[in-house]
Formats: sequence, structure tokens, C-alpha cells
Amino acid sequence: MTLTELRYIVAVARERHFGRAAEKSFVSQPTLSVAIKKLEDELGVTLFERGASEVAVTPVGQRVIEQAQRVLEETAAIKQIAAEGKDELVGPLRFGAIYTIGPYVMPQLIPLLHKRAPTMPLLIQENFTAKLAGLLKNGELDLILLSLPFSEPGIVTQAVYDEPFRVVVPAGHPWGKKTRIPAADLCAETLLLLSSGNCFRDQVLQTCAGAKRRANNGIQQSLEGSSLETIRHMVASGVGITVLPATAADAKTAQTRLVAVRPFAPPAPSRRIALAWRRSFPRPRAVAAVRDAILACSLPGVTLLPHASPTV
Amino acid sequence: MTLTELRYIVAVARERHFGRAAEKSFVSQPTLSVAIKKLEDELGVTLFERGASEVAVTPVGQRVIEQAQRVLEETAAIKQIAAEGKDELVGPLRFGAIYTIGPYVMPQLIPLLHKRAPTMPLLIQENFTAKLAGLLKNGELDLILLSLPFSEPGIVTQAVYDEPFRVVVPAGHPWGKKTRIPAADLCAETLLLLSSGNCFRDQVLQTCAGAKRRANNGIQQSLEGSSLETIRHMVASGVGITVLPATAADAKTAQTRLVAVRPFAPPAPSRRIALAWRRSFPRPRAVAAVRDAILACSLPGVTLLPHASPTV
DNA sequence: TAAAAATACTCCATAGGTATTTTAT
DNA sequence: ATAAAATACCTATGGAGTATTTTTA
Repeated sequence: MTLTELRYIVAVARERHFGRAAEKSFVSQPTLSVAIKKLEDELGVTLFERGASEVAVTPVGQRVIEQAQRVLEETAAIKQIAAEGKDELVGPLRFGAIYTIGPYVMPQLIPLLHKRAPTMPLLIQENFTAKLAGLLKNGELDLILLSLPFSEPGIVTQAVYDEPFRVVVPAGHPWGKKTRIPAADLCAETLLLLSSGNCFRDQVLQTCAGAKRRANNGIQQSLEGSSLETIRHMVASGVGITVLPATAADAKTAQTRLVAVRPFAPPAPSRRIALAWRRSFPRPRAVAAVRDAILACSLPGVTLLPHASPTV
Repeated sequence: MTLTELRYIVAVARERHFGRAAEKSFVSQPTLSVAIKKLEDELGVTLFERGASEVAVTPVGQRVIEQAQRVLEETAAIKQIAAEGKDELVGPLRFGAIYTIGPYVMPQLIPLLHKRAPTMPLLIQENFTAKLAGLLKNGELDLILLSLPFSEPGIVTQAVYDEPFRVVVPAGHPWGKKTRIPAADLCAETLLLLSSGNCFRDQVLQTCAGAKRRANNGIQQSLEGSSLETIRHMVASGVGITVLPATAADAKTAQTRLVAVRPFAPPAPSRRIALAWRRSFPRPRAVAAVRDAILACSLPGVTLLPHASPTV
């Protein structure tokens, strides 16, 4: 049984005439006759009573044809569904970001993307890189925003922007008068850091480790804060100093006057932020839309990388 | 889009593995891959995300596959309907008989056929030959029982039995003592006949006309009765004599003692009763079942013709 | 005789197979 | 290195065509 055969019997039932039905079906009359005979043989029933100059539908034929019409309608619905799903910017996109990016990008990104792709709601989740990577791989997330380096089999990444680190000290701290802070200077200070599991923590430690090698010094102490915002509060209250990504450091908050934000002296440490998705994820245009929207956000201090190539 | 392709995507969605889905579908893995790619191209959407060692269904794919399952279910229903309609002895048979046969055959035929083919209800109708022929030709009846000769384009007839005519006279009538009545004797009598339109009336008149040619006599008078039963009542009450088919004449009724039934002298006039159906009517076994059932009825005086061939 | 469906045959598109390559783990 | 899907290529079924015959009104 084929859908074509079903279309044929419906046509004959409508026209009650093989020749006319063939015309309407854009095939020759013998094609139609043969196909219908084949279907009748397969079903083991006679669908049409062929009288000279008149074709009548048998009672079984009537029921078969009604059912055939139902099949054809449901088939048309498949095309309809596919057509609706064709636009990659339609349908929810499950989007994840690491804790140290989400709070500073999402507030700008969400309204912008909602304007650009109103039929693509974002389902957003913040978590650690490792957790997001797992969700991405098993298909519970479609796209994640994280910090490089990141490499997983089957996952494509594409850099979006570079984000320099900033030194954040309490207002009145002596460094507040310096224009640029050398990385090595940090090693002698009490640094407030995120709890382990956050990649940014490791990046800051690496920065100091790199500086340490050159300066032969060590970080004396590092208190742990649960989020960048908590850490900034801690800095504002004079507990210590910290290093924050530019988007977090430059964010305007109530504590803005209680802290001083200073850039590093070259070579300024930074992190490279990238999007990551499954190589097989079938909505490249959705990814591109998110990427373009991120690039269009005015993120303080970052260097946009609009021409970065995707990397496996 | 083909039903086979739909079966394939449903299989892959079930197995989440092309190779296993191919096995379950009894085709090779490349066959499946190619078919699914073809469908995806046709629909313009990606149905499956192929990751190494895992196949995931895309959101559109999910909806397409659910719809595909619906299509396949409806398709299975067609086979179901056909299978149910396959038995020709299932489903109503629209059956007609002329006025002069129906009342004498149906009472025996209906219960017998109900026993033999309980799933084939008879929708019965009595009428004149001409009316039944019209209904048969335009498909409002499937099968009719009538008296030959009968010839219509596209209609097949098959004789079932020969039924001799009988002379019916009031009790006490002088012919009651005769064993056999020559047809020519009728011409001098007042004959009670059916109204015109009944083929039996014409057959009786023809019988007498034939006898008349030999005997040079004419029927003096013919009163019209609306049915054979009415006519028999009229004979019983002495209004006249009549000619009835054997099944009508020999039927046991309250008037049995008030009339005498006598056979004709050879050559005994008779009528040949036949079934008629459209040449294209697709239930020959249903026709055969009715025919066999009629032959199995104990109809008084008739000569069964179990080996008569169908005639166009 | 005319009109319609069935049949005969021919052809080619394509569904399906086997062998192989590509890809990702 | 292994497992899975994709690709390449070949074959054969059968869908569709034209021409013709059969059938019936």
C-alpha cells in the first residue's frame, strides 16, 4: 500500500470515473487502473464496481476510501509540522551559561534576542562548566556560553569575545591611585576567590601562578565567596581585594563608590568567552542569532571577536 | 514522502540507533540512512541529531514522528477495514423480489439464510420487475429474484427453478373433478388476474393466447386483483377461477378447503424464476449463498435448476 | 459505434543491496 | 581501534508511460 495508491482511490471515488480521476491526479488512465487493481489485490477486496460509463464505490470501498482520506490528511499534517519547524528561529533554545558570565550578559542578551527572534524563547540555566558540558552532551542543553579553553568530543566552540580581568580593591586602598596593576603585585595580597569548581577561580590562580614564577612570590591567602557579587560586597566592606572579569567589575551597582576598579598592567590577564554546541545540533542559525546578539550587547571592556571561526 | 520512510523514522526514534532500527525494519543500515536523509531533505528539517554512538530526536523530529505514527495507525486501519470487508457473506445484501414470488419464498428463505450467513442481513424489497430492474441497475439493490425472460445490459441472470402454473377453482366447481386442465379450457372462463404491471399477469394471458391460437377461443373477462392472495380469496368466494404459480397455489392457508387446485395438462405452462445482479457486483459468493438457500427451500411443485449457468 | 477500462509492453526512477569511507570515541 | 553512520556504486523492482485490446451501452 502506498500513499500514491490512496490518493488514486480517493480521486476515483470523487470523480467516479477513471479517466477524469487520472487527469486530476496528473497520471495516465492505465497508470491509475493498474495502481488501483494492485491495491485491490493487496487488500483482497473490490473497491470499485466498474460498470460501463459509471464507476460505483462498493460498501467496503466507501469505508476504505474514508480511511484513506484520513491517512492523507494526517500525512499533510506532517508536512505542516515540518514547515512550522523549518525556521530555526522558531522553538525554544535551551541555553546555558557559567555562573561568572550569566548574570552580566543575560540581562542585556535576553531582551535583545527577544526582539530579534521573538519566536525563540530562551530556556536559561546557569551552572559550572563541567555541569553545563554534561547537559550539552546529553541533549538537555542546546547551547552554552563559557570560558575557553574548552574541548569535548562532538562539541563545537566559537569564541565570542575576550574579557580582561580587573583588580577590585576597597575605596581608599592604596592601589586605587595606581592606573594599572602588575599581575605580580597580587601575589602578596589576600585574594577573595570563588569556591572551587568555578573556572574563573582557576584562571585567577593561574594568572598569579604565572606572575609568581616571574616574581617569586605567593598568594598569602584566599577566602572563598559563593558568587562574584558576594565577593564584590566583601571587597566593598574591606575584607580584601579580588580580581573580577571586566563585565562583573564594571557593572554599576550600589557598591560602585565603595570599591575601586583598576586594569592590569600589560600583559593584562583575560579570559576568552565562547559559545559551545553539539556538532550535530541542527539549528546553526539559532546559534548564529545568539552569537550576533551577544556581540551586539554593550559589554564593558570586552574585545569582540566577530570573525572567530568555529572549532571542533 | 512514503509510508516506508515513515516506518523508518519511527523505527529509528524507537531504537535511537540506525543499525538496530534497520534490523527491526528488515533492511540494511545504508537503506535506512538514505531513506531518512531523503525524507529530511523533502521536509526541509533535521529529524535526528546523529552523534557518535547516540542518535537523538530533534524537537521537530519528535512532532513529525508522533504524526508519522498516527499516519501508520490510520494506515493499519485500512487493512483492518479491508480484512473485515473481505468476507463476502459479511455486510447487508439488498435483495428484491417481484410481488408474485416474495411472499412465497421469503418466509422460508430468510430464516435459512440467517442461519447460513448470520452476518449478512437481507434488506428486502418487493416490487414490479421494471422497478426492481431500475433499482438494481443504479445500485440501490444488489440482487433480485424475478421471472424470466429478463435481459438488461450489464445484468447477469441465473435461473434457479421452474415453477408450473396451477388452475385454482372454487370448491365444488366442476373442474374440481378433473385431474388435469388443458390450457385451452381456460379461455372460455372468467379469469381473475393481477393488475397490469405484474409480469405474471402477462404470462397467464400469453398462456391463454397460445392456447387460443390452437383453440380459437378468447378469455371472456378478467377481473383485476391487487395480489395473488386477494385473488385466491376471490376464487374461494366463488367470484371466478384463476391461474396461480405453484408456490402460491399450493400454499396452505385458511382458504385451502374453499378452493381446488389442479395442474395443467401437458404442455403445462410454467415460469422460470431467476436471480439477477449487476455483472460488476463484487460479491459472487453472496449471490451463490442466496441461490443455494433458495434451492434448499422446500418450494412445492417447483423443478430446481441447480446447474443453470449465469447468462448475460 | 463510441466510450471507458483493462491489458501489453517498454522505460526509467528509485528503493534496496554490498562494499567502502568517514567520523567520533 | 572500534563502532556507527554516511557515501559510492550497482541491481532490480515496479511505477508510469504509450499503444492496443476488450467490453459494454
